Amino acid sequence: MKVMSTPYETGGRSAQKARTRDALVAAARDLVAAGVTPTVEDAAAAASISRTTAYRYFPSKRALLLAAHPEIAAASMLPADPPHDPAARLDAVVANFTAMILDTEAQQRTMLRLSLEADAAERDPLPLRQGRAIAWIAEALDGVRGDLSDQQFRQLVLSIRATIGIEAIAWLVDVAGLSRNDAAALTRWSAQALLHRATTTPPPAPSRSGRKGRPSRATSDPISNTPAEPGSTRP
Amino acid sequence: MKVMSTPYETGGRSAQKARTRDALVAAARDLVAAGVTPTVEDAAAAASISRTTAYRYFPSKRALLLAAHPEIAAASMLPADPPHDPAARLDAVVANFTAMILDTEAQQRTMLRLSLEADAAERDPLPLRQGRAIAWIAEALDGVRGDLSDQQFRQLVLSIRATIGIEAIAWLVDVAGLSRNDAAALTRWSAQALLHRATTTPPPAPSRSGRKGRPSRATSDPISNTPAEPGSTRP
DNA sequence: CAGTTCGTGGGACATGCGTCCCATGACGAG
DNA sequence: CTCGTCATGGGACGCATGTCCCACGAACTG
Repeated sequence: MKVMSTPYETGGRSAQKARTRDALVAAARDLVAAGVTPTVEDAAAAASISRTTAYRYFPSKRALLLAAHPEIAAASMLPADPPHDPAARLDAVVANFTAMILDTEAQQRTMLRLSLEADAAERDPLPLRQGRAIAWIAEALDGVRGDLSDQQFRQLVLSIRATIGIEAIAWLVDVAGLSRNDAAALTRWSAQALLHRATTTPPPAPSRSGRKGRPSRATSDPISNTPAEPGSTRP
Repeated sequence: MKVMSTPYETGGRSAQKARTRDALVAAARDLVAAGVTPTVEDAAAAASISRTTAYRYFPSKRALLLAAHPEIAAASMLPADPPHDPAARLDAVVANFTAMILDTEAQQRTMLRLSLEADAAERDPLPLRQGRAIAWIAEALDGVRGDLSDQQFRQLVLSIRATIGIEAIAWLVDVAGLSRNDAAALTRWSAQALLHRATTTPPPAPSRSGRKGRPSRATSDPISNTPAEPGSTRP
């Protein structure tokens, strides 16, 4: 049977604990945003907290830094007067998204690395946070939503997201040796290719068995996963 | 000026050093292939070597494990009687490649993680090893090679590789929550989309400035990067 | 006000990484 | 054979992660 370990924060005196935790996360976020990957001791000291207490709130440095990931607040990536053509809309979103990724590349790479550090089946899968890219892409593709089934539409969005993410950029730069600009241009082209192909040959529908990976959070709507706000990092 | 630190293995008594190094790498490779991520001490002990000596050959655990990455030996991923249609050839290669990735998923994820661990500009960029996927894809697409410029062809190959790699699979599974089979099916579809788009709208040519990332190894031919054989891991 | 609860801090411990210094012992040159 | 070079081994150190135990002190309870 499963034990479902209750987090440390539940129970009496919760206000004090919430303050402590928020201070810790905020301090860690500041350090991460400053471009460094802080030690647990560093983050604790920055929050005027003891190292021991920090470990009472997060089981590992990885968990703390994941919770401290600065989230982009923008609700949309479309320009002020967005075009109607889905291809143009997608291209605008991809261009903005890629520019944002490259602007914060160090943080993006850190988070990517952290998300992979649960190499073997860890004790707790540590829910991975999903950014807003999926919502941004879906918004750009609103015009073709009716041409596909919900599941096909979601698959298309996912394939585009997988193509333009930091994982792809990092591979193109590190291994393939492209410049960052060339990598960005290539992912833009790839996104267009996926969209165009979807209008003639839709992506495969997912298997009936549903998701078998480690979903980042439960969701009923197949598209609009609403990630946490920058301030509220607690589940 | 750059110091170009000469590796420990150069100089007198090189045969002995080569034997020591090979034993260490072989021991590490066995452990990695067994699914674990050994400590430096483990790998050294498995090679009947002291920990100190191991550090004489590799500056970090990361460098040792990267050198120990088991390489797939297959020279081609096409079936025995390959079709002529480029789309069919590519699909066969992508299917085989993806199956291989999922078969060795733990190792692939470990290597991906290691390749990202040079987060900030490390002391030594530690040349990343490039698998044979690029050669396999290029072979599958031989039929369309004449329709594109060399550079466009390479961009197409790179975009396909970026789409079907472990990075994309890991994101689709971990974050998007797809099952491994669904993720594989989606990358197959994506690869087809990229190929089909390339025949009508070729990928963008890279900027004149050339590669600005950290190329894994010098190469004259833009396509056929020949990675190291499993046995010879020394540069 | 007295007693319990509970968040916190401090210190110790074990492990792993990476570095340094020094001893040992095998190899090769004279 | 002898001496010096050189690969190796052993042990120590500093640092970070993660765990554990115990004491302090503030807040809640009666």
